[in-house]
Amino acid sequence: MSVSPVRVRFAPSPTGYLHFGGARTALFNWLIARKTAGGKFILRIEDTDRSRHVEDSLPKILSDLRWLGLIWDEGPEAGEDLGPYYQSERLDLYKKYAQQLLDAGRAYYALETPEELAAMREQARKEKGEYRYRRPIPLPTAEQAQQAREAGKAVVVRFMMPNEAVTTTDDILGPVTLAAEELEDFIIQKGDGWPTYHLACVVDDALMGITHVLRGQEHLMNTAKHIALQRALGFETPRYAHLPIIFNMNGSKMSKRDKEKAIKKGETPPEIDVHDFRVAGYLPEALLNFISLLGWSTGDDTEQLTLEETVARFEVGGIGKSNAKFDRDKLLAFNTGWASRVSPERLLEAFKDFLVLNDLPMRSLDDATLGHVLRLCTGFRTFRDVQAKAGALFVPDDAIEYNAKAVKKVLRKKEGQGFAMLEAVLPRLEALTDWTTEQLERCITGLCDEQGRKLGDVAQPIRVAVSGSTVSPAIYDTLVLLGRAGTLNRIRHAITLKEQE
RNA sequence: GGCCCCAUCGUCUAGAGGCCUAGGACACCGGCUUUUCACGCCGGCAACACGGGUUCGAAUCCCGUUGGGGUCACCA
Repeated sequence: MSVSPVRVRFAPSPTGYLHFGGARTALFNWLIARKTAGGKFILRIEDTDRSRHVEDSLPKILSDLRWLGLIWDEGPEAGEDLGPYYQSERLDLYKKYAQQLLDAGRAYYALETPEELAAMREQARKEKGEYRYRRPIPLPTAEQAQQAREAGKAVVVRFMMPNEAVTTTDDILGPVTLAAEELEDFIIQKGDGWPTYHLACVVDDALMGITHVLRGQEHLMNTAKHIALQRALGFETPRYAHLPIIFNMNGSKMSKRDKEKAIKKGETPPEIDVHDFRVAGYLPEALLNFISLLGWSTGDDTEQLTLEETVARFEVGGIGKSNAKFDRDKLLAFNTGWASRVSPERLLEAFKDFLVLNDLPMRSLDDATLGHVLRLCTGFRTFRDVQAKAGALFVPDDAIEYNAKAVKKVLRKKEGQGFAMLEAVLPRLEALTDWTTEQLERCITGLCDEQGRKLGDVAQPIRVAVSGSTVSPAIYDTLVLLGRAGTLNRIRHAITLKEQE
């Protein structure tokens, strides 16, 4: 039995935020590390593309990873045994290995410009032929490369892809044979001297002692390149496992584009990045639980799992091979369940994160009130529902917005029956000595009895009057939460709406 | 198009030759509960892509077809 400790990594690129699919990759890697004694989860930042760098990307990725609870053992702001963990700080390493390949005749300088390459591809496409970079004969010499550089031309380094098939046993897919002869001599060092993903990834995986690479299936073809590179460099090949891909319900890829499209159409943008779910009021517990079940299952019917339980039951062998579609309704159901299961303290903590992130008025409430609000909203699906249900109670009285449809339907309809109810109930509320749910209930049900009305006939107009909408916590709780002054204020104001059209 | 991967209810999946009359969850439909919105409870609908083998026996193994997906960048 090998005793070498498991070392896995999650390697995001700061060109965007933590994607839903990326979160699953991070989670599964984290799980592998947590499952084994001494296992290490490493966070490596693949910032080798300077042109696509996004400024706030990295802090957000770190923050969201932490929000999920996927804490890394090595990486930025953590232990740095085999760092640095930013590829931009490891440039000399990549240069050294590129040179090693050059010296060994396993790589060569290539002089074509991106424009020339693009033209060749275009040409091939026109002639409906397939394009593949063809190794120049003879190969450009180091002198020629030097001359080109002096002439201001960028020179790249290409790896000589061996003409043999690469076979590997994927921990998820099983034996896979990749025809390397299909692959061209790919670039390992760009014109600006920076490494491409392939070189940087292979070098770092080796130097950082990565034992297992768990990544999306879109990387499957890259594995042939990486194994070839490892062999040429004399590195050991880690174990590979390729995760099925996650799609939208309509089969399209989940991308930030979906958000832009929705915004353009005036719709609510779908959550794509972890941050979106966080802002939308989801619990990390629910997101993690749901995400873990996309491609993996316990083998029995268990679906509700805490992170700890997932650690205990997770196995790479339990990961399926087929792609999955992301069912948002199911995530919502998971969140509803988790919201009613976690402890009040935990729920409060998560709720506050939501309020601060969204900069909502309720953020300035004290914990006791917030906890009370949460209890009154029991059954909510996301924190956004809590905001929709109780948010209006915590804005200034003159800041509530009356929903036109609600006013029309509940107050104005039936010859202003709703307004009449408000007028009838107002003096009774004004006369109340104690502002408690008991007193309020006695007061309002009393009015119902006298007028032969159903509770809803009185409660709904009051609800609309004080919240501006047809939705709020139970009516007596709502009024207590609002307080006597606020309630009376708002009802008086709502009555004035009668004269407006 | 070449290469590669995949294939059970609408969706996520259980199932590793007889335990399958194919199980669970979400969604959906119906009912109950109800002062709003939710929640909750009860019930129902719903799948082994197709065709060949192998076998006493196939959702499970093999081959083919079809379908879906990935990849073919000086992006990761």
